[in-house]
Amino acid sequence: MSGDHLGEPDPKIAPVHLTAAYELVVEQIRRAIDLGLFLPGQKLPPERDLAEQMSVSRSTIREAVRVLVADGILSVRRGASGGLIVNNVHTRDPEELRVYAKRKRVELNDIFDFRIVVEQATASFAAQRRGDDNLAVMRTALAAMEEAIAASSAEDDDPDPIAAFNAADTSFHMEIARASKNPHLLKSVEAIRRAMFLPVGGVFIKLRKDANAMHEPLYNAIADRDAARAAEIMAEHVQATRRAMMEFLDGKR
Amino acid sequence: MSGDHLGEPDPKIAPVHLTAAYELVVEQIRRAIDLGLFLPGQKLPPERDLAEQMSVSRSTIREAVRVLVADGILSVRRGASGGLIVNNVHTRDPEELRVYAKRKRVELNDIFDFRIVVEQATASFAAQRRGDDNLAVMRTALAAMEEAIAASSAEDDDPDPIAAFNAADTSFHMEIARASKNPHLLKSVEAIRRAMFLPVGGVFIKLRKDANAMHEPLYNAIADRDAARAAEIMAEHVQATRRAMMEFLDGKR
DNA sequence: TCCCATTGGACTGATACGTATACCTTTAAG
DNA sequence: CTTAAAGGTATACGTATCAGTCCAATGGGA
Repeated sequence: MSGDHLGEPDPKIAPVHLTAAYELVVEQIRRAIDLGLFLPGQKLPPERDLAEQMSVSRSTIREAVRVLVADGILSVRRGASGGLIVNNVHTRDPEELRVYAKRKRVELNDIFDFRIVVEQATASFAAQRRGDDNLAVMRTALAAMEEAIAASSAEDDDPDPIAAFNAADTSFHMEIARASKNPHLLKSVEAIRRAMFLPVGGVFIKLRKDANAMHEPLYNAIADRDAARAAEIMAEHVQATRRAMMEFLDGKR
Repeated sequence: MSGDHLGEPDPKIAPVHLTAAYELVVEQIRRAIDLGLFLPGQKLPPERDLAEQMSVSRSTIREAVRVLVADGILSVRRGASGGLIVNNVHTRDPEELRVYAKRKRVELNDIFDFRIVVEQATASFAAQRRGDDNLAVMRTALAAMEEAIAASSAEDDDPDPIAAFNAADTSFHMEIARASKNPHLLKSVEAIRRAMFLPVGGVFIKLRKDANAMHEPLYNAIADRDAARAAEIMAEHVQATRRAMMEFLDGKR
């Protein structure tokens, strides 16, 4: 029977994956670009600065740059006022992009299935438990979003309004989570924010203008301590965002 | 002004954290134990096997073992039929545990608030998406729970049936999460189990006998693909567990 | 009783990865 | 045409991890 040591019942323990430093750097840079912190045509900080900011050696940064260049995400120009330049998205193979988008679609659906559940509950708890300090932060975030939208309505092509909007939006939702006084909900919302921007990027501020329309009523419901209404509005809000994102992925941009 | 090179506008890019291999190993093993994949008193596979299973060298495993021993999670015995032994967490007397758990009352409430939300949704999705393989695992877990209850009904005072019940219970709920086909829900359920394992321990298997009564109907609802019923039963089940736990904390036992 | 298989403990040399540092090359701006 | 600001290249060093070998304890079976 050749009976070696068969019999291992089940693999309760899986292989560990050791992530290389340069991979972490690749992820970080890719994420920053996806978030709209660096727009096409713009330059990243010089390699030496990146190295310092990321607490990593320049060699490691350069390995990461190689990967990003190979992926068509960056271009490199040498010489004075050269640097690491963020590529235009169109430079990339359309077919590859479609496949990419489709994969992201699945990820996004998972995220939104999760998000509805979590944020609805979060809104409900927040309405019951919020303090005035929470309201204050939320109001600040609302104002910041308005401002960002106003700034972006100009022909201005700065990255700042986009990043600013995303930051404020995140701050708004996170404050609701904080108001829920539940650390697990807070952690989940945080995870959602992180996961969401990876597949999508901060490209579509315009789509979110209407989504933003629901922020104010949501604020009011929470201020009024109306848990049911808050939950309802939040559910709608998340659904609206989901629709907008899916349309975006379907190429209607 | 002293104007050095101030002006770095914002740190769009954060330091990366390089995780050592042995840390990953520690995390894996700790997780497996938290989830009841290895019960107190049981042995982990020999270092050499662990190394192979985790695609890592034995030296790395040993570094991780040092950490786990220092944390009091493992004991090491040398020689033939020695090995890495999972320590018993709840060797303490019930009263002491109750005091400990009382301190954890707030934390437990947070966990259950979160748990209702998450596991209800999980059950609903599971009913819609489960495969036959999921049912098989769930059935195995059900049987294991019955067996554990039977074993504990004896005058037996071993920790084993208790831990075994918890492990099977965890396996049951985790499999539902797996059937939901949503990685975020799965991660959350796992986090819940890990958070509950410590404060709850195996103190009160008797209380859970009735809770266990709901496992079978829950299984049926999921097998029937009845999402609404599954969600409802799950909500009740979690509530029942919560009540039982709170009563225990209030000393009714 | 005694041998021996099993399992943790300890050591060594090889290698890959990341760091630190210095220096070269390209290029735009003054 | 000099200079400063990038990226490009090269070298040496430290260390984490690996692969392999041998030692030490220990319990069970011949």
